[in-house]
Amino acid sequence: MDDLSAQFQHESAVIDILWRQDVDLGVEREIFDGCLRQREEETMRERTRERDLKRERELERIMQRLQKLDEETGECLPSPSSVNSQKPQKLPSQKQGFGELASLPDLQYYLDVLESDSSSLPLEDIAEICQPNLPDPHPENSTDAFCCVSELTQAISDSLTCLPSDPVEVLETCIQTLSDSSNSMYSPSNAVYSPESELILPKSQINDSVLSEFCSELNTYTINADQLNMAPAQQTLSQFEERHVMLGFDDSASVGSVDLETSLYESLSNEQSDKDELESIQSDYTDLLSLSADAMMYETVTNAQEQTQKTRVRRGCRDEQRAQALSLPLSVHDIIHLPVEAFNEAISTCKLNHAQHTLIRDIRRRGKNKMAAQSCRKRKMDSLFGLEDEIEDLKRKKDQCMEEKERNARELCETKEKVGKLYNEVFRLLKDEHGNSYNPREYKLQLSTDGTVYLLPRNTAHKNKMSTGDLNVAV
DNA sequence: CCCCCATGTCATCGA
DNA sequence: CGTCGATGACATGGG
Repeated sequence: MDDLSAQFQHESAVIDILWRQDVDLGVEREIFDGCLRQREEETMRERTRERDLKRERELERIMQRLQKLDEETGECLPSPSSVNSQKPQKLPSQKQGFGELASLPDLQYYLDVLESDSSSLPLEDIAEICQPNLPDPHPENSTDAFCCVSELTQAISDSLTCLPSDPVEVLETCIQTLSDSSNSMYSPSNAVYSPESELILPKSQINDSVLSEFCSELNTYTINADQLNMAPAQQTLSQFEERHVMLGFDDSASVGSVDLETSLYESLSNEQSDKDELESIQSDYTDLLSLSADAMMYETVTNAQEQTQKTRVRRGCRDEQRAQALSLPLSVHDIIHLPVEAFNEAISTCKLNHAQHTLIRDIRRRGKNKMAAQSCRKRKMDSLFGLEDEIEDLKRKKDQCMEEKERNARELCETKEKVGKLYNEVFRLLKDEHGNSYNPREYKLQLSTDGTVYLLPRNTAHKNKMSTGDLNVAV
């Protein structure tokens, strides 16, 4: 039995080697190996398992690194998962991992929460979200923080007393107030990021009740906005984002994960002392982004295709995210592909604010231009291929011409040779009146246009042709 | 680290 | 004069 098994394995290995070397076995390989499919499936399952395990390990490693980062900076990162830290530890799913990373800049979490429920999230809910999810990572600073919050709140309230008509302005005012106050009150060393980065608020203050206070103020304002029949929180925050208000990240950070990546890089780039760590985290983060983009795709396409697809998805989803952030009434596909009339009608019927209008126009322009660029490049490539084909055709024609030229030259030589022989033959047959042959150095034969052949003396060939009339031979 | 390639984006031009 | 498509130039990201 063992012998049979060993023999079977040996034969399978041989067939496998032949098959890999593309040796024609005459029939399909499955004939030889009935277990092939099963083995492939097992291999695939094994790979999938390994990949999943690897991803889980990576996620875990990233979490550890992030935690380590915290310890190094002496900061604790609030994140959705940190709230649930009491729960039994389990491996983070892809979305969880991404969510944790997205929470790196603190406010991103709240913006994400806002974005995740883009239908209509009143500011009361924002305040609710902010407050219970804000553990105090620095209890020892709580007193100071509280004092500062009071001052900030007072400043915001002062700002709000002269209520601007534009809700976005209110938010900008709030943020400006916060940032001004924080800049003056705290040393840069307390800030989450260095002064080169754009985060203005000290991290601890953002983490703590400042946001709650801030949200309360926003809540107050929302009531005013509602009274004014203006768009409530969700639209307001969208405008707020669109107006590039400095919440400590650039606008892109608040819009999408891709740009958040940039924000993360920028914010971490000051950690020159741990460059390798940073690069590692960057790559981990990139992996996470791609994982969250489309996990199914990962399983089905080849590595090369996968990479191309990942790049495409990451690039292509920017406008999707922007559109989502501003709650555009049309899908990006519709924005790009609707006919002009339908598009114009759509954007006129849907009452869009300035930011939405600008974005929807930009998305359409970019989308159209993207397609135009693609077709332009395709035309260029087609033209290039056409020119290459033309070059090949011309080369072939040139070769044909060269061959013809050589053939003609050969034929010319042969013809000349024949003519020479014939000439000599004719010349040899010619005799004078005494029966002597003509000296070829003194005479020559010349063919006239009418086919008559003349025997002419060489020195006075043309001049004496007719006058001498020595001979007139018809050949 | 540099180069190459594919793709997206912007600026500009002409229809 | 505004819009749109074409295209060159540049940026970005991955191999």
